Amino acid sequence: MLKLTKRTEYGLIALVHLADQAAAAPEGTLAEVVSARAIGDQFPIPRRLLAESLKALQAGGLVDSTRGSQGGYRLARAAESISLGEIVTVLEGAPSLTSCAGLGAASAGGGCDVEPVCPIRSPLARLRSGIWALLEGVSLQALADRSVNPVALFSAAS
Amino acid sequence: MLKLTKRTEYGLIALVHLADQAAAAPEGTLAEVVSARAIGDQFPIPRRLLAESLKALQAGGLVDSTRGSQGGYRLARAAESISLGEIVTVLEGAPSLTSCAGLGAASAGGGCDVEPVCPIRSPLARLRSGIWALLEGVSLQALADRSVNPVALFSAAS
DNA sequence: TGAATCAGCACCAGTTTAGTGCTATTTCGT
DNA sequence: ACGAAATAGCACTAAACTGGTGCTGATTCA
Ligand code: SF4
Ligand code: SF4
Repeated sequence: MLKLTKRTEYGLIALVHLADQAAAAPEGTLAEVVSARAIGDQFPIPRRLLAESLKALQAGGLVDSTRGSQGGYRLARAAESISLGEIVTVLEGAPSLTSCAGLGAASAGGGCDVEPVCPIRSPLARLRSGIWALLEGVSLQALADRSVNPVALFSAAS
Repeated sequence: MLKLTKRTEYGLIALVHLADQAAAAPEGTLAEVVSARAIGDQFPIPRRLLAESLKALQAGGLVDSTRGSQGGYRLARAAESISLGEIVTVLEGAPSLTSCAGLGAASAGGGCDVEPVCPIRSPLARLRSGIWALLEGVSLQALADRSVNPVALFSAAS
């Protein structure tokens, strides 16, 4: 299934929101932290699950969290320096495309038995790196920037 | 989960094998049909499941099947004209990336409630079309061609 | 103190995946 | 005609994953 999980989508929504906040902050100052509740109020999504995404995001080091009353989340780094690839990796693991991790570490445990003779492994690895490049090429900044929303690429009119 | 299903992988393996057969056939002649059993004997995969993939492939019109003794499968079209995108679509449905189909048909049933206000829908649709372009750009021919296996792109030298 | 908020864990129901079973139908070879 | 080989079609199971929820702690501000 070439599909993102809801957890990832919710995480992305949250990150975009946080990026907005960061953009709104005066230059040189840190953005206000935003609580999971606050974000959840903006979108019709189960806020609890959104909170789970935020937790994962913080575990992955993409956002900083402040606990306690008036606490919340804030981007850990500049939106430009956070790639979609990194986000997806944190939220649902690196896109593997196949069961065989492929790179580096040789015959680890989890693989499939076809590996030694698999005719599609190598080409698929290449493809995966292509997808990976795509993901790496999109920054959170680009995601959040609403002015640049050129649906042009597939302009399915109407 | 950005991962292909086993069914798809098995189908790909089978297709590559069939493409090999087609390539081996004398110019202008049709390749011999290959039975699911024959393919399964070449790779350590559950042959039964492989057969399921083949069935799906035939249902999708990518391979022609001949029944009865000495029956088997054969590519329905030239390997160059079968794109990976088409294969994936047949084997596990078009890669949607998100739950919202996105293109064309407006508020259909299955979507999610965030759609009207979703900040990531549009950019993700763009991304998906990028991935789609990647898949469309790889032909079965390219998959099967073992001489062109430039792992160069990610050459993780080990 | 107490409310707000993040953190951690554990749980559940529904769907998907991987894989198998069985039967019918078609075709070839004898 | 017969039987073996092969695809077609359907139905089924067990495990994994997904979406979503509950609850209990820990932390911080008012
Ligand atoms: S070795 Fe081949 S079949 Fe096994 S996971 Fe990798 S690509 Fe798929
Ligand atoms: S509308 Fe937004 S949240 Fe809903 S499926 Fe599409 S991208 Fe995901």
